[in-house]
Amino acid sequence: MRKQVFNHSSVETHWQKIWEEKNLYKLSDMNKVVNAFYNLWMFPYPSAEGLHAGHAFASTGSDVYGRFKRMNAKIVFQPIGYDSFGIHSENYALKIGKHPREMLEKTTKKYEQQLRSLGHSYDWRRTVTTSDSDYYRWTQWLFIELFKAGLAYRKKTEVNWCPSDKTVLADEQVMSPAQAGKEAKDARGNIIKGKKDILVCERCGTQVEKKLLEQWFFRITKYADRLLAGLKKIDWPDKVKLAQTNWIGKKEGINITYPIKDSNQEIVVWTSRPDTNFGATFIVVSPEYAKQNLKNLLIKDVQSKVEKYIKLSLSKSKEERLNEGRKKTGVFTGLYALNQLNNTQMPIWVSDFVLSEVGTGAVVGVPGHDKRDFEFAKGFKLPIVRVVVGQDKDQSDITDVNQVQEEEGTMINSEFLNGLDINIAIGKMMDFLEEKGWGKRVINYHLRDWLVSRQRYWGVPIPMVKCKLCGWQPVPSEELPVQLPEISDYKPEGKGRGPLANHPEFFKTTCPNCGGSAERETDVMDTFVDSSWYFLRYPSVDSKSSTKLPFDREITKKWLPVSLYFGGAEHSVLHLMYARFVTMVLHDRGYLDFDEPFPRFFAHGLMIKDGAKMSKSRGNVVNPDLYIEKFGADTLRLYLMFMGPMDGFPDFRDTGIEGMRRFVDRVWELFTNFKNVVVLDEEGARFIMIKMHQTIKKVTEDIEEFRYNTAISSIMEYINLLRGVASKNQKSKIKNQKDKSRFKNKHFNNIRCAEWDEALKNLALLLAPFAPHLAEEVWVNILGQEFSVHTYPWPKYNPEFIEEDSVEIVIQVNGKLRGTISLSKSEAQDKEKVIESAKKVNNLAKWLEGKEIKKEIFVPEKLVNFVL
RNA sequence: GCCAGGGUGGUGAAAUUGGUAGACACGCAGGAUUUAGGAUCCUGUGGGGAUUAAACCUCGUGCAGGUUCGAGUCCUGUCCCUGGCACCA
Repeated sequence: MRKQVFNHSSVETHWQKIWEEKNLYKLSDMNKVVNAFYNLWMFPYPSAEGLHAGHAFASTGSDVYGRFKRMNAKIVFQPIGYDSFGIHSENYALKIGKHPREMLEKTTKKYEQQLRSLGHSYDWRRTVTTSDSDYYRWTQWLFIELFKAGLAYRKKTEVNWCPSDKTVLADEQVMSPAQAGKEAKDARGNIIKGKKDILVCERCGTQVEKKLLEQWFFRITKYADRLLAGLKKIDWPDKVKLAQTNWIGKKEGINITYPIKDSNQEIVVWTSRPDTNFGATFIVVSPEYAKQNLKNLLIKDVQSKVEKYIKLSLSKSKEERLNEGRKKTGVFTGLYALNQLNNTQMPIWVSDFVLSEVGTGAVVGVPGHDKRDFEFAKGFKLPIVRVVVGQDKDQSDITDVNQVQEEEGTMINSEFLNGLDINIAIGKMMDFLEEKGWGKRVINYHLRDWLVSRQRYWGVPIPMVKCKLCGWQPVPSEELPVQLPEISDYKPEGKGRGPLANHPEFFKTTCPNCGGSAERETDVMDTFVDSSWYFLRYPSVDSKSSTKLPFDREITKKWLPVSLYFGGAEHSVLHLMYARFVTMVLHDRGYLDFDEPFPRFFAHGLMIKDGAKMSKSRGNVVNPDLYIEKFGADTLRLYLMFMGPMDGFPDFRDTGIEGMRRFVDRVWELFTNFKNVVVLDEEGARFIMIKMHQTIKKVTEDIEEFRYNTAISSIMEYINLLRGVASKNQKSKIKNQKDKSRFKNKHFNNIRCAEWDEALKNLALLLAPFAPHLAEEVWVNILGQEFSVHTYPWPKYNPEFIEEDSVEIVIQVNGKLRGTISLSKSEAQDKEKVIESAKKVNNLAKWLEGKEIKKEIFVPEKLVNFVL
């Protein structure tokens, strides 16, 4: 028979054109919908290099699911857009000396072409580009909504500053170099080596600095508890939920107040372990706390020493303090606090290891229970006391404390808390302290408010006006958008103000309140504000009624929240938390009926190449275009989905994709060469049907759980079987041992074609989500079915066929495999029968010989185990 | 340090409730075809042992124990890796 070659490029471009012409993936009316399914992939930012294979891996994962749902009677809305504002786009524009807007046209065009060539089923009619003014006017609207709700405010504080990007950053955008996937750089761009605990800019890997600036913040901390509680009701991967929980960092504790000896003042510390307070031997306050609260109490002898220490500490950034190693510095203030619990006087020290932003900025030193306090106590020869609280007795919090105990510490017993579980002890202690009026329960969070100002050009102008008389005023909604002007000097200068500050024609304006002269805010918004609400916009982009609001309320009711959100886990505490926050705010403002935007989120993994994350600097970026051209989009899609689990970290290899292309050719050959020639007898037909229904079941269940790799492998098994039947070369095509043994006794002689047709038809349907072009070509042009395979109902399996006629029983002796027998289903249920047959197996006699069978373990339809 | 998740062939990986470990592929080896190479097809492929051949035996899921008729799967300890948080009191 002649070898058939699948001409991928002509087949794929042909069907892409037809799909487009027939609007296969475009929804005509967003209002008339039943069974709506909003299938969303996190939109990319358009980079000049285009999509790499990692994008293709992720987006294909989403597309497969969308196609599967479409075939399962859902009206699928699958949009795509561009997160086009932001430092990432702007930095590249600066590098090549082109205006970001000019660059944007090229990059989005390239992205669209690439996504289309992958055969994705996007609704290209409804797209979103965050840098378009008809999108960002609504981002400005959102800002004003937050302002009106009291959730957008200005604050002067120490903020993260990236010296390379010349802007401030939110806490969430500052991370370890490993997290950013970059090598740490200093302000001049030189690689930093050998230093630990460096925090860098998420975008460029430059070590961040601290600056004291007044900036715009969103009050996300107000939603800390809501953000935590909401996690309980959404279907997300545990690791993502956990990352958010950790980031929010809710901790219950208590503020304990100690009187300061010989004064009428008090000192307040926050602790989560008041049960150890019997063992408190000193107090340490942060330099900031000391400066604010203790200065006036200092006696002359120590005053200059303490002030010198405070001054020195405050001149250092937080990072510098931390980087100086674990050796703790400090100074005694000469003051004492009274611990009313054990009537001791605790010396008050100042040390820079205490962070001013945590708790009250003052810590009670319990060196018997805390490693840092222990180090401090050892360093300055302060007493070490360990409290025995119930079950805490043996489990030391500090490894070397027990040893120290004998040498220099005292062990005391707290009768008050004796024998209690640690959590109960903590609760009891808090009750006690509150009753006495010595303390008050306070919950602390790690989460900080979201800093949204950016001193850059390429972003949404913050729609606020500052009037000397009226203060900050929002721009009236009818004046939105505040257009981002086209300027040529858009390079950031690093003076703490954005490039727009050099353009009086932009910022000079009048006050919306009093009409007097006023100035606009010249900073722009963090890109994460743009992406915090884009999913609300997609379904409504072409709605006429969305002129007063960014989204049509009726359409939103039908389509939101998002049915399945597909994206990377690297956004766990960035985009995913911001989007939840914004959705909650809009819900509370009465614009939305739901307060969780993504009830179901799947976190895909990250594709790597040669063991490392793909990046331009490493030079290991895989361009999907070359593979599409050489092997075809379907081959690439199948390969990407087959490489491993969707949430894994597959390593792209050329040889792997070649193997997948061979598979595609074999599929093509099966359809073209064996469409009509195969004939089956009744027994052979049933044999094929069993495998077919088993495959349908497996593929259906696997896709639903994103186990695409095993779905594809079961399709491969199915095809191997069909090819074996087709070529009558039984032994060679079927490698699966189970199929092989069953195959042996079957005959494929008499004419009987209906089942064969059904087998091929269902094969095309099962392939459709993974290889949409191949499936369509085969469906229409070979099997002669009606266009389109992608709107044809997904095959259902018949449970009658899933159960095989005969089953293989495993025979074990003392738990070890000694043989197998094949029995009919009914026989396999009967213990006596199975044991009888099992004993007849040749090999078994030598194992049972001369030994007494103590026990016979029988699992119906599975195994029999002889225990000797 | 704390909290998660994970260690299975040369490689990517499979393995409902404990019940034939390594499906499906890649790679590799041998063979067929070919002037040759490539492509294709066939055979083999966890380690070790044994046999003329087939059947066969034995070890094997990071390591050490345990529970069980039976453990990749459950329990205890331990080592390593990945991710999140981190002088957070």
